[in-house]
Amino acid sequence: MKKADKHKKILAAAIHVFGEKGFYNARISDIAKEAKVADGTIYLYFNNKHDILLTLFEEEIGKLIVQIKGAIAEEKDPRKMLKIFAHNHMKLVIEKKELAEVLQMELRQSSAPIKQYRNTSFADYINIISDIIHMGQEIKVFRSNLMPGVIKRAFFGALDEMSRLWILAPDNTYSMTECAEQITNIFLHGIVPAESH
Amino acid sequence: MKKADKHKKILAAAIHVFGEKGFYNARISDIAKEAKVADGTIYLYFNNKHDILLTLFEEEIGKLIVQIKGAIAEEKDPRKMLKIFAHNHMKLVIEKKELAEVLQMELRQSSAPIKQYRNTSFADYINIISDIIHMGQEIKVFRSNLMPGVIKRAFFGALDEMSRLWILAPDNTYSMTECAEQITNIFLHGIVPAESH
Amino acid sequence: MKKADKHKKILAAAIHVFGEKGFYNARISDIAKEAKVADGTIYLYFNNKHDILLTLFEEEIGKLIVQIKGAIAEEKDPRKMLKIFAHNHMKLVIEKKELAEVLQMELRQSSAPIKQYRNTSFADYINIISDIIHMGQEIKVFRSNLMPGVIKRAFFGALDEMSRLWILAPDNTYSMTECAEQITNIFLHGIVPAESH
Amino acid sequence: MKKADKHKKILAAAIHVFGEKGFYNARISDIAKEAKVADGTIYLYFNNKHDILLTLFEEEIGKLIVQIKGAIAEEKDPRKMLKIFAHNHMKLVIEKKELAEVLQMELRQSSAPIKQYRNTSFADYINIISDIIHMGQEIKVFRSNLMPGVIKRAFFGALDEMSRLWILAPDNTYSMTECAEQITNIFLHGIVPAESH
DNA sequence: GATGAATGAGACTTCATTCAT
DNA sequence: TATGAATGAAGTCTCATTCAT
Repeated sequence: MKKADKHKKILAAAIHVFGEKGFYNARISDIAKEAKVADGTIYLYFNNKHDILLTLFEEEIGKLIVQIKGAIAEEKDPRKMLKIFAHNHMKLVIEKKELAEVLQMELRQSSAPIKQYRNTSFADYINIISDIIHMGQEIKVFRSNLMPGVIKRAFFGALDEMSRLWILAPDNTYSMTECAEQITNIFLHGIVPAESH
Repeated sequence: MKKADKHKKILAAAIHVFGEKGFYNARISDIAKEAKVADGTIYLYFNNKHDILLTLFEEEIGKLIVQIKGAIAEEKDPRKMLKIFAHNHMKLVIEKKELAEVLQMELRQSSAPIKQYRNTSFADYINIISDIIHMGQEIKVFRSNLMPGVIKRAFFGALDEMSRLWILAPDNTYSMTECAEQITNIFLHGIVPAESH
Repeated sequence: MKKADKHKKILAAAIHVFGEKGFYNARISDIAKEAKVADGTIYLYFNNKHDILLTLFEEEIGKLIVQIKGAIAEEKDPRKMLKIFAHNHMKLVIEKKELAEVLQMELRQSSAPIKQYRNTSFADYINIISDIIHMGQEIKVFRSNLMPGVIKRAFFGALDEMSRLWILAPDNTYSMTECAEQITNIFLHGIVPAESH
Repeated sequence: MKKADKHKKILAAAIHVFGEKGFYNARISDIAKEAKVADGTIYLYFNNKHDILLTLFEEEIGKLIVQIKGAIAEEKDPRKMLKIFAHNHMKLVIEKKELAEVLQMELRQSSAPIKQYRNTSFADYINIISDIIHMGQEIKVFRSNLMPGVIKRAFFGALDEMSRLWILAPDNTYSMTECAEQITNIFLHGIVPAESH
């Protein structure tokens, strides 16, 4: 097995274990068992337990950004881009449930390295939204009196909270696709009927 | 000092310490020092470390619910109620920054008792939103083709994500009041200009 | 309530609690609750936890010695005295089950103060047996080629082991009286010279 | 060093420390130091402090039973078997003084697991005596009007009490061999029918 | 590189004892 | 004298990390 493979294998195991138990309740030996390596082997690939989490954030979120940018690239209409973002986000949550779980849990922690992390790589992901908003405001399909910095967080927060529900109880009645649809719809048009504007 | 006072004092210290370091990085001795009691004293008022967190949730969220319901009670228009909720939530975050920090961090954890907790007491808080939505749909000021269960989460998620930003960096440029305003505005009317509907 | 009464009450409670849980598993607060006094009150009557145990040994064994000497006093025949001792010992075990339990458990401990104790006050109790043996050897009703120091321990050990069984399971089939009888019988017809058979 | 060796080493250290201080006064760190391992290492071999004691009982008493049965096996005369048992018991006490000390102390404790233990494995050891008595009663060398269940305890109790003396003060004047001799003598000439004298 | 037994710092928690009331 | 809340020393046990094989 190549070095990169074992690195991947350990990271995959970490996603599984962190997702299930949370970072602090996860044991290095849990990850080692899941990855089918010895405890000590993990330290040949990572500096320490925190490093596994950080690496996991870095590498996996990087992939997400690449993927979602690719999905949006072909589209020109910011309204549709927003819809694509929402659907893509939900799809990611479903396909990478365990990773989503880890991100939801650990990105909220306030330990110094994580705080810093939220301000860099993770921000890139959310900034995709504000880029879309900017674009929409320039071509006047979005109102210009709303701040992109607020909208991006509101939009992401809405999707994130919705996906948390699904992660906690994946058997819920609202399909994630329908959720993405409704949330985009709400953000685009509001909940007050158009005629009453 | 009365017994109830020491209970409060320890809980206040716990909010401070948990908020600063997170549950798992907080030491009982940190809380004790903050509360200016001996380590052992904490165990006269709480069964164990987890119990402090649970009690904290139980007692503090209860208060929030009471407060926010009071704030909304006088209002009849669901649109205004939503605005009041948003403003009140932000006000709470500012006034009880440390508590907000703890809630944001720990309610995401996946340990069994917390998961269960999210499904009960905490749900009551969010359900205030869906109640408002229902009301609005009945009197036709809100569109009826949107699911209250989705809206409540989207709305709460938006506020929550916004307040996280403020908690991490309280010196940010967007005032929380302005945020509450914009988020309510987005939810009510959408980001697409009305005339283009 | 007089001072002496509270002293007694605490001691009685200690016998109960030590008997039930053993010295190390007994809590001062258990004894206090049993004695219906505050924890702190105990320290007005005893120096510390160990002191309760020591006092208990001292005072209670003292009583036993007085009682058993009284029971034997009227008798002249060493063979009958031995029988009386056995019966009396068993009676004590039954009547003061909890005290017996404490003595059985704690007199075996090897902590310094207890070791010392076994060599003094408790020895007095057992020495009643060797005194009887001596007497019997002098008037030739007991074989003189057996060492009183061995017999006293063997006899006490036999009774003690038998009573341990009863303490652990008071509902056993052998009555304690019958046991005392048999043990005395065994010892007598062994230590009585063969020619007197 | 093989895994089994370290298990042994820790157990040997535990026997030493428990024998010296008693279970409750023994510290895990004492045992670790004695065994020349780290505190944590002990928990790789045992679940907890109590488990060390239980394992110690289980493994060591098992060995004693095997040994003593072997010693008796060649003999046919129940009277001689009893003598062999007594001598062997005393020899064990001398050779395994520390283990004997632990057994004497801890088997008297009343904690649930130990009580239960006394009723199972330890009972096997004492039952060797009653088996001998039964045998002797069948071939009429022992009186049949004495209950084996009483005799076994009386005999064991006598030996046990005697060995306690030696353990507390190994420099005493009565040699253990002589004690075994006298105790057997006392018991034999009591349980052997008078007419066979 | 890989292993996993060993380490030992450090956490939580208990409870005998004190002392202000 | 009596109380019982408070103390804090000290113990058991966990687990990230190391290192000899």
